[in-house]
Amino acid sequence: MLSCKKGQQRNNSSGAINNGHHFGAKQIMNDNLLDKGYEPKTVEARWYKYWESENLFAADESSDAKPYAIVIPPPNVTGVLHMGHALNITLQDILCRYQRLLGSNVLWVPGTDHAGIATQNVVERDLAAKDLDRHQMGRDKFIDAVWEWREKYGSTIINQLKHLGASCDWSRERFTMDEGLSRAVRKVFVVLYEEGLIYRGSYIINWCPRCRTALADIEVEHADHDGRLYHIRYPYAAGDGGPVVATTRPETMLGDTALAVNPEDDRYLNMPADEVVLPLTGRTIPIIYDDYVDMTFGTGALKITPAHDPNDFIVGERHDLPRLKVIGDDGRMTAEAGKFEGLDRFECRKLVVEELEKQGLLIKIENHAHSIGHCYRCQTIVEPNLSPQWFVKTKPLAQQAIAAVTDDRTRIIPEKWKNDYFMWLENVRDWCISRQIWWGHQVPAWTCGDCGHLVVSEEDPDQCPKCQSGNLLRDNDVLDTWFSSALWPFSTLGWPDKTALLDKFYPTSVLVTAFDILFFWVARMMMMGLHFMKEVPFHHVYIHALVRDEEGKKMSKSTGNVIDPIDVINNYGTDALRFTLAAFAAQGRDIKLSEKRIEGYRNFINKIWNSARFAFMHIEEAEHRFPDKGLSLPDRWILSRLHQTTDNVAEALDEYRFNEAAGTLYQFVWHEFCDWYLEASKPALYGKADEASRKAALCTLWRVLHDTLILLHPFIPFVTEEIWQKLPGTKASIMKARFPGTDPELPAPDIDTEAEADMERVMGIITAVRNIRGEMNISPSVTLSVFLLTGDNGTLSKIRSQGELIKTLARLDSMETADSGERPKASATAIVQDVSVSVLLEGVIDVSKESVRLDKEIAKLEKEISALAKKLENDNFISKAPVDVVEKVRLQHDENREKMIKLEKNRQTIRALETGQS
RNA sequence: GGGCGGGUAGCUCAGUUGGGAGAGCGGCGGCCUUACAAGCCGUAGGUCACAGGUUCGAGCCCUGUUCCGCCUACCA
Repeated sequence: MLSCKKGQQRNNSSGAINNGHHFGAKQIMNDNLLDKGYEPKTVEARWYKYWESENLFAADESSDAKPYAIVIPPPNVTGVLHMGHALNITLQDILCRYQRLLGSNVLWVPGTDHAGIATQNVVERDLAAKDLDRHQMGRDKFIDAVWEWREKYGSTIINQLKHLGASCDWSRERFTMDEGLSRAVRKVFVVLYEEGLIYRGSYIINWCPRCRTALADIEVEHADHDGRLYHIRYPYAAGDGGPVVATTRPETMLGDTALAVNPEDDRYLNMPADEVVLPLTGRTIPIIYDDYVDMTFGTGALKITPAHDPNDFIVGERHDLPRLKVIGDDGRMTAEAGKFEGLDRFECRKLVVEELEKQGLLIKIENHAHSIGHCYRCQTIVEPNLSPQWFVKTKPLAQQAIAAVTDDRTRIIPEKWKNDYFMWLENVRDWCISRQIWWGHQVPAWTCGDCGHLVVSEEDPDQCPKCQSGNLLRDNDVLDTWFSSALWPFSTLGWPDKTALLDKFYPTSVLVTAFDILFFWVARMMMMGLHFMKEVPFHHVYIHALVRDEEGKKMSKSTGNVIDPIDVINNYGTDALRFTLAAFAAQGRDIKLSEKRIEGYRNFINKIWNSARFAFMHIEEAEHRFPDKGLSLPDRWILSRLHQTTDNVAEALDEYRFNEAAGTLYQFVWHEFCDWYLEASKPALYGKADEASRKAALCTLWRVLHDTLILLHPFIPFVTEEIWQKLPGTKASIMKARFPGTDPELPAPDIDTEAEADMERVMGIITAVRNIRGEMNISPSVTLSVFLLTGDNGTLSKIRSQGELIKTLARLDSMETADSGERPKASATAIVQDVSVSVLLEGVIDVSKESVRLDKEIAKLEKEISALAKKLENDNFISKAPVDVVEKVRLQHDENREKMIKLEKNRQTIRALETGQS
């Protein structure tokens, strides 16, 4: 029968599983043998479709089950899946699938954000290829074009999430430009405006001359730069000389409206004038005194450009200085720059420097390393610029957000991120939310063309409430994309309407994201959630790692070091990728991904596959659900280990220790279940013992495989579903299974410490024999004879009862046991706990080799004993250490001593043989 | 400038209240042993960056040094 199955299997190895498989349909085992190697491709697409068609991802608004909700960090609609997404999605999917197994009513809301600047850039590039330009088209036509683009390409990343196996409730997919979400944005804007938390004003903001829009402070990326420090003399209006200022941006001097020194600075106490002539312009500007000026930097004299430097702006306000804008929104010099008008700002810098040099006003140029801000979207150097913009007054909102984390209404995991969160919110400045682009939520503000009145309204107004004029002009700006993202946890659930969804699932359970958007997004969701819902948006925030390349660099297209998750999926399968990411997701550390590791976990998936293949050769029906009668030692052992593993996995997942959960499963499946249990159960399964033993082994095998598949499912959904569907006695999808221990029909197996200890001894004996075999270079094909000696009668009967098992796994032809007497002289011996294991050497063992082996062993043991003895001789240790620790050390010491006595006796015997031989 | 994280086997990394240093990969030796060569069996390899301190006991706690990485900041 066995050989027949085997043969059939070999013949079928080209795709039996791919043929004639019907969704959800159980198949007779004999025509349902698995391929020898796991082929992820065909399996994955099939099961994802099945889950969707069975509606298994959908949350139930009317269910009484414990709600569990996650909102996805919405990827950019222009986005393409990268490893960061893959990790983020995998972790969320693990949590969601785990919660479903626990019986929770899971809602995982997917969606994308409209990514204002990025999307506009992409579409403009597209149009440029067709010789089109948004300014020619006009705003409405352009917006239509963006929507068209979105229809066509916007689902790319969503489809990629599906490849990852993401079990999102797709029926609730949202987009930040949806009608509903747009309504939420508008309401929030209006309410905040009415509360005085949104205002409009002309301030220095970060301006990207390429995107031609304002950027928020955190949208500016700073990078170190080897710059120059130019020392320029500003001559007195009358007479010779004049103070020298130092600047890194000489072109801005054209917009200077003062020269400042510190009032305490002796060097500038008695200046002959209170004005200087601004070079190249001929304008006269005042000398002002302000203690903002750092006397120790440069020359102690500072040029003041209120329109192009945030600090100068403040100084200018204090001294009531004019603001002269010399650099325009396009990055070119304005008419205020006189003859430099129209020049690019960097071109202008060169000419300014040349000119100053000609006039002898350039005193010196120093090298000066400083950092420069770049646009986070296009890397263009940001220009601080004076500009009318909309701002959110952040401080009052931030206070609530701080309080919620301080008193643990929201828990941030790992805790270390709390500091960053607090520090940012405590020092937060007002948030510039207007953007000078077209794609996004247009600011709901109108100015009356007749009376100048500003109208901010949820509904489009048709006349000015003040003067009843119909001549209303809408603000052209749109809002920062993050403004709408900040509402995501409640806007996606239906707010501002009162929906059942909102009622049931807000606050959400956990937010899973990377630290790089802690400020952009998490902090802002906290602020908005608390302000508008009066409750935190999520109970937990789990911050995961950033994925880097093997050298620890951030993966980026420009560095060319990206590992594309889609490539990985194609080469190794989704499950392998997911398990790798989970195994790497240790808290508080970045992930350095290497292909080697992925390969290793691909092998793990294959291992699981093959263990199932083995199981299916034996399991024929599903009658073996209650393994409680006639269990062998390995049966009891593996069931006990299964229980422990289940507990460990659940504990780890409850605390977001994904790598620990994954590691526990890897260890259990491969090194306990496959390496030991499957091998140990073979004699019984192949009918070498009685029928009762075979049944018990089948029960156990079924149960362990069944539970293990469920435990693994959140990590590797595809292969587990594939095997599950073929496992007799299972119903429907594995997604509907119950987490081990929570099914009243399948109570958790006992934790059996006795079985674990006994099995450990047996495994130790087997390993000892294998070790001797290896060290002596005895071929595995040679069967051996072993003599086991123990003074303990309990132990003796236990190892006797496991005789067949030991003989099989250690490849013995005979095993003798005794409770007293001498071991055979010509043998190699190892000590395992209280058992002396002697491998008879007649004809197979090299005596001198055994002598060397024993020497090594004894030396090792001696070290251990002396370390332990040292502790025990220390009175302080005995008196101060806890009793259980002292007891443990004493026990260990005694055990090692006994082992040592035995080993030394063995050495004597071998030495005698050695000399006898020679 | 400030803050944070890290330095553990050849490589990549675990190590949860302080109590006998671990895994994967790679290396070495041996195996096609009736699920799996994407496999099986065995095995070598570490002054836990350095120097002090606390403690009966430190990879873990404290101080200092050093190297690397990240975040943050208005020193022109």
